[in-house]
Amino acid sequence: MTLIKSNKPTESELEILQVLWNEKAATVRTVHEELLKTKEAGYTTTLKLMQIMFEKGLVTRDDSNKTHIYQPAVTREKTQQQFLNKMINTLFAGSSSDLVMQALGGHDASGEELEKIQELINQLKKDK
Amino acid sequence: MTLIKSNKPTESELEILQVLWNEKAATVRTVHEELLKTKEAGYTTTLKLMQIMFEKGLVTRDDSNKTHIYQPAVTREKTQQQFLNKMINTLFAGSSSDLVMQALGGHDASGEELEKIQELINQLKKDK
DNA sequence: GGCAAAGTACGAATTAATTTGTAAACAGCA
DNA sequence: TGCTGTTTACAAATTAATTCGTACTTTGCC
Repeated sequence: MTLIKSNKPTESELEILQVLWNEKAATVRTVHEELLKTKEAGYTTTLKLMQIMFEKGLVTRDDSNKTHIYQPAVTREKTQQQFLNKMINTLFAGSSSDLVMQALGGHDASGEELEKIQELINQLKKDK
Repeated sequence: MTLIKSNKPTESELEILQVLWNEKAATVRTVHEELLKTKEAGYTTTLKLMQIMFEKGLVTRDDSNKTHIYQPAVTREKTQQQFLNKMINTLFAGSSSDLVMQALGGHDASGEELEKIQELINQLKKDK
């Protein structure tokens, strides 16, 4: 059995992954432009971050051309799950349904979305 | 309008808050013993952390006796909401129901809990 | 009073994350 | 060719979080 270093992305790395997940693949320039919409940042800062992410194995890159093309190496779902679990443990005393209740109670979620969640729950109940 | 510094607790501060929320009030010693069950840490480390949290306003303390008694100054619910929102934004592209789906799909949650969630959804739908 | 045990205060070392400056490589083009 | 972007690489500064050593204080007890 191989032990895989989980390599949890940091806050800023998450922002970058977010962009990569949306674009599927992108250059540093593209990612950087995207980040600028939300926050201040120097170009080399973004570059450096993406280089570190490459070393950590969070992204892959095609460097056959001068301008490297980056792609996410971890899925959105796996990452979401990873953070959710962490959060459930450190903030919801291990109860995932407490988290769900709090998230639902918090606000928004359209009727349509509620419908979808309800379906999912029915599904889950069937499986018991 | 007053601008309130949100003072997001750090990872280790969350661990301490967790203990304080459970105990309502506790000494550094108590918190520390509790933390030891999960992780390595020196006593003065815990002390220092709690002092910092006091400065940040995350906890209050009664120092009328030699041994100070600490209490949480932020509620569990507010803090949960704060982190949930953050997470929804940085990891679920703003969709709280995506988070809920992912959390429910992830695993556990007893039939009873699902029942409770379902009730909450019905409630929410009524309010629309 | 004097000692031991348990606390707090505080400075500082360490480690992790983020940011930035600068140099070198390269492509396009006048 | 030689100039100008644009890009990568890399070292280093900065900032934030965590950890720890040590000194001082207080209380209880002999």
